[in-house]
Amino acid sequence: MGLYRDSFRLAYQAESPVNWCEALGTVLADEEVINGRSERGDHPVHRIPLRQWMLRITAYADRLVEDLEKLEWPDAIKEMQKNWVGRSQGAEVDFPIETSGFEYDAWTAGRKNAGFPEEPEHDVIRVYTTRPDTLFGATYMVLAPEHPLVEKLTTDEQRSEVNKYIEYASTLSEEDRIAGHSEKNGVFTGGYAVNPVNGENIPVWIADYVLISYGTGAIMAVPGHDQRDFEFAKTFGLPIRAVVMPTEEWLDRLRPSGRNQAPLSRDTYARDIGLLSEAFTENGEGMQSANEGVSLDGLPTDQAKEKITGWLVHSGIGHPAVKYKLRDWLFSRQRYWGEPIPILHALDSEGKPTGIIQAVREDELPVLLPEMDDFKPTGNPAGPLGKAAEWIRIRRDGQSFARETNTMPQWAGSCWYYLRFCDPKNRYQAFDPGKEKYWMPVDLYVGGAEHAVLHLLYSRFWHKVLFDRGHVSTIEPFLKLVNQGMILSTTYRTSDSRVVPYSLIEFREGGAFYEKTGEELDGVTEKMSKARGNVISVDVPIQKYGADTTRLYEMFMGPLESTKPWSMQGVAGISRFLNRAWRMIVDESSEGLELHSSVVKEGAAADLQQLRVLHKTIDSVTRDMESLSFNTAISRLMEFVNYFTGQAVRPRSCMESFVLMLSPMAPHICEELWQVLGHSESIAHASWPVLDPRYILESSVEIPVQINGKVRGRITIAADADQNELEQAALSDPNVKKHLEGHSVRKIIVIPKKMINIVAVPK
RNA sequence: GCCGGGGUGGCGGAAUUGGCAGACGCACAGGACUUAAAAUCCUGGGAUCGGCAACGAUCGUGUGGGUUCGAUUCCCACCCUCGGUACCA
Repeated sequence: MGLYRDSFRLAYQAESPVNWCEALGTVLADEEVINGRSERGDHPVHRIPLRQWMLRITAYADRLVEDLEKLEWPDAIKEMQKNWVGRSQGAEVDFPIETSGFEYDAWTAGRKNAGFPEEPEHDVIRVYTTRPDTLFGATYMVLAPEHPLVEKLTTDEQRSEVNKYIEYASTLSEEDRIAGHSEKNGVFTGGYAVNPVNGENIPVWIADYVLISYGTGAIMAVPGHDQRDFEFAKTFGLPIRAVVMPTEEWLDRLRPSGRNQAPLSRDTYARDIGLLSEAFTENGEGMQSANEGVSLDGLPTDQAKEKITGWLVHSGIGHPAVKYKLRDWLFSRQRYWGEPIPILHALDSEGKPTGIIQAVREDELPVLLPEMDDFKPTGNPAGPLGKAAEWIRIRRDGQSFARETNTMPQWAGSCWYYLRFCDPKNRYQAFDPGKEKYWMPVDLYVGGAEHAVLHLLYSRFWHKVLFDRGHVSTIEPFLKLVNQGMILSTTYRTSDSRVVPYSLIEFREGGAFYEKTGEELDGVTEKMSKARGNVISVDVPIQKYGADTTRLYEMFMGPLESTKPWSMQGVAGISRFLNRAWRMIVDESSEGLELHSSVVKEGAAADLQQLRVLHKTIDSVTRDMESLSFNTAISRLMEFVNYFTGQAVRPRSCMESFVLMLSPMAPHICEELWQVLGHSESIAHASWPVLDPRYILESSVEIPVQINGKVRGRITIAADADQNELEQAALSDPNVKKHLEGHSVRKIIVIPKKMINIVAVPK
């Protein structure tokens, strides 16, 4: 059986941007789930053929990787997406099955004439390899247990064992397979194939370490240069042949197993390769790899790959190929909730499907779910909608149709919601093209790293399809991505390891206690999770301190991107800060809301030092906000308050600028302060304070003076002092002089406005 | 195993990317106000050593090397930790 017995691109075109399935180049696939598990993974799926809708995301694999370069995303996420797509470059090679009448020379001659066929003949095993340069080291082959040729290769003698193994492999769960990593298992089919580069007969095995879903579902095993094949060969006593000479360092590092063994030399490597504990899988130099037409001996791995691939093409035995880990996307769900897939199946006069399908017309969209009393899963491929008899039937142009009853997965909505957000109330279109053009792309997407591959890859895929069809104006949806860190909470446990819900914990001096029993609790830091009951409701700090304080505190705890432990310690400091800011501006003793007597109304009253503090604050806060460094922005605002609280005269213009800078982070209190400062319009519409660079230029600067890298003094000097002046000032500093006694100055390094370093040696 | 983050005072974290390590805040200590407490305000603080003191010296950003006049920052090796991924041929 093949995973795709029949897949095709829908032949018709439709221009509706809402007709997602069609627009995405949907393919229909016959998937016979033989080895599958249910989504929950707790019971095997029934062996029934399902016709399910797939989205051909693999067609976009390369673009999904290449276009990452254009994005301002965290490297970690880009890397994850690259790995997920998992592009690899190699070659497909055909190994004929050894049958009684098989003749190697005749086969190679035939291939040389005909060339490499698109589909392998029925008696040929096609493999994919990233190391075609190791073909001469292929001493056996392994097929996935589900591979269609297993049946043909299995000899009568081996049949019962092979069947047993297939049965065993099909019951293995994902976890079992991972758990069994190191212990290789498998069965010999009894059949042989022919290594096409040297005509050798090699045994064909089946093993669960070869996956039906990747590559061709079959491999050539090169135990000398692949770790898995090496382990397998050792387990089952299969021959190991050296065809790549390792580097000296590798040979030296990797001693043969057993005590007191000397390292293998280049001379003994080929003979004793089986004594090693690891295969050499890096790049080396070809060896023992030659036939009448081609030799790889002495060639570095890169060149050897190229040369053998050329020869394979020339001989009609193989061709270059690219494979991806990324699979096409199974888009059908057999459940009620979800967008109905807008496809119609044409019916014949007796009400049977003709096999012809059509997209729902644009004016018939959207297709809404029918009202149903019973929408529970049915275990039937049609899903719950299969029971909505009236909804299913539709007549159009004198022809009967049945609606598709599978629905889309949750992903469908999250793949394009940002586009709908551009025009959320449009009743006639998914979105207006003009509005899309105005808003897109999304400038900044703040989201959790848990969406690194699925959501963020799927929506990029949809967006590219929509771009190709002219529905969106950009090739990527999200320009900049920031992953906010999770806030971790401490999970508290009783002495017998029961988890105590956060709400039942009492914090007293010296630790946490179980509210009911007074028992002292042990803490382990974990992420917050509903299941563990250690989710901290944001209502608690909001009730105690208010929304502004809570919000500001979360921003102050640390950088946006990093994970942070939740702690109420420190929230009091933020509360104090907001109170101080309030008292800096508002006269508390008055009945109403009146300006503090120190706040003067004329802007001109600010002195130079105050203006300097103000504009330094504007400078750093502006930059911090732009780089999302909220924690340091808040620090700067605290410094501002610390300074101005000590000022007997607080110019109103300075106070206004401060409130403006604080307002995005503490909107409620700032709105009130803005009113107290005499404004009737909302602060939300006031503009950000403007930096006047004149005030942040210092006329004189204090510069540390180092001797041999250690600070020995500091000088205050005009900011525009030249090299010579700086040197003289440094050398005349008393402490510097003291330390230079008995030394001679060899060199003076001057970094203007930053640092002077005197290199001195003892006389 | 592989890929990607991170490791700085008692704690959360700063450091304009090679130029004064520890901004800001918490907790702590001392003081002021108060009958008292809360609130508020002021002062202190990386460690060690010397000094009544201001101050001075030495050490100090996970560990060990290296580059440099100068390293939290760059390079090499290692340890720990968090996230992702897992037989992908």
